[in-house]
Amino acid sequence: MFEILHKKVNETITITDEEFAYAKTLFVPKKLRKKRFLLEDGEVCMYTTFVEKGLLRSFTIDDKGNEHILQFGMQGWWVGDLYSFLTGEASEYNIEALEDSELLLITKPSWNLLLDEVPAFERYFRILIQNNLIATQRRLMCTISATAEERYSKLLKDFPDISQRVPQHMIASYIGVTRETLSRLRSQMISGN
Amino acid sequence: MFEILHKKVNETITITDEEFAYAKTLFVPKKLRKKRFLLEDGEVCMYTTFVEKGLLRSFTIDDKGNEHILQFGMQGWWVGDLYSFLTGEASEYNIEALEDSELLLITKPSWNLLLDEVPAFERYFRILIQNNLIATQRRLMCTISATAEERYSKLLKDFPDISQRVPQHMIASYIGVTRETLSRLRSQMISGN
DNA sequence: AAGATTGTGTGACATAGATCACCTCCATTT
DNA sequence: AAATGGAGGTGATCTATGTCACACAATCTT
Repeated sequence: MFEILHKKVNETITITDEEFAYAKTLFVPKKLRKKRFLLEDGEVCMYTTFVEKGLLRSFTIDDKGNEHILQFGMQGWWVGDLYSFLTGEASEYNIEALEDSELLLITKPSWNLLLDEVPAFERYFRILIQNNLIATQRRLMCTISATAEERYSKLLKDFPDISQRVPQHMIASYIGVTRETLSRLRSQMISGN
Repeated sequence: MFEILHKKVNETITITDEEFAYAKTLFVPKKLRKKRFLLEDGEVCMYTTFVEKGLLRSFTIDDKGNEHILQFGMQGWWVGDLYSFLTGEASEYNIEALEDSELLLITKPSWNLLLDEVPAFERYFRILIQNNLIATQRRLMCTISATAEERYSKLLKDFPDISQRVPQHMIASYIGVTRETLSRLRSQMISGN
């Protein structure tokens, strides 16, 4: 149940087996079936979550009822609403399993304990968040400056298996267009190349 | 020269005077006059930079010659291209002073030293980057889901003095529209309330 | 098996925002 | 004082994308 987390942590920092064994005691394993929610908007995000297996999405719903996807959480990634988790305020995000998933949850007290007791984990999270920031900045700049088609191509390049695993209307709401626009885009791309 | 940095660091973590005194030895103070560049695209970003005073912007230039602003770096903020800084690859960003500025630069070796020698700084940067990630995710979601007018209003709300300090065409390129569109938006907003 | 739900495609039209062209207003330089 | 360049406003179009409506297939549900 902790294989992927162990592997990921070892890729970024060096820790002893004792330290990792200690870390393991702070996580709560959880299985989440497809279409079930880990977080619904209005709730406080009580956990930060590592995806051992499966696929999730975190998204908001706007006033018109349209969904906007912040993130697909794949194996080896972290999901959660950092802001709500840290401040204890109600979240605006929903997190839903798109496939049957195996998760490792950690509460805020446990997370703080981990950061205090094992400085290497402080570094692990700094690097993790750092990489996430770089990726998010890139996506932001791409969203500001590129066309829908460019954003779609980039997504397929970054996550080649995404279009097999999630329905197109979710991909559309990730790149920030309607499902109709993405559908037309795809047929253009097929015919025009 | 280190007042604001000291204040900001003390707001997030607890460190001793000795630790901060040590940190001070690792930074290089630098004054940068308005319109001068701290980084130009194609160069490697050699420093991560704290803004003690002044205002900078980091931006990219696309194939058509249009500028897209990632960030305004105000007093108390950090600027730089994290990716280029960490990997040593050429940056795609430009960083330019919009006002005469006073900066504190730190090289990668010094930064690593600081993180290794003073664990509290590891935590400081983790929290700093964490807050930056939250803000960037918000801006991304806003860019994906809101209209240009909503994005403009949000910017004014988040940074009330920004419109006095930077020209409108830069605000336009921050929210991801052309200067003409922002200009029309503003006149609509004035007439329509 | 029938009906409901979900995902996708596509036509007709509406609209936000881009593009291009030109103008005015200021501040800076010479 | 004249000349230059940057900033911003505005009209006339053009275009990408959104909206609404309907069709159809593939799954789920009862």
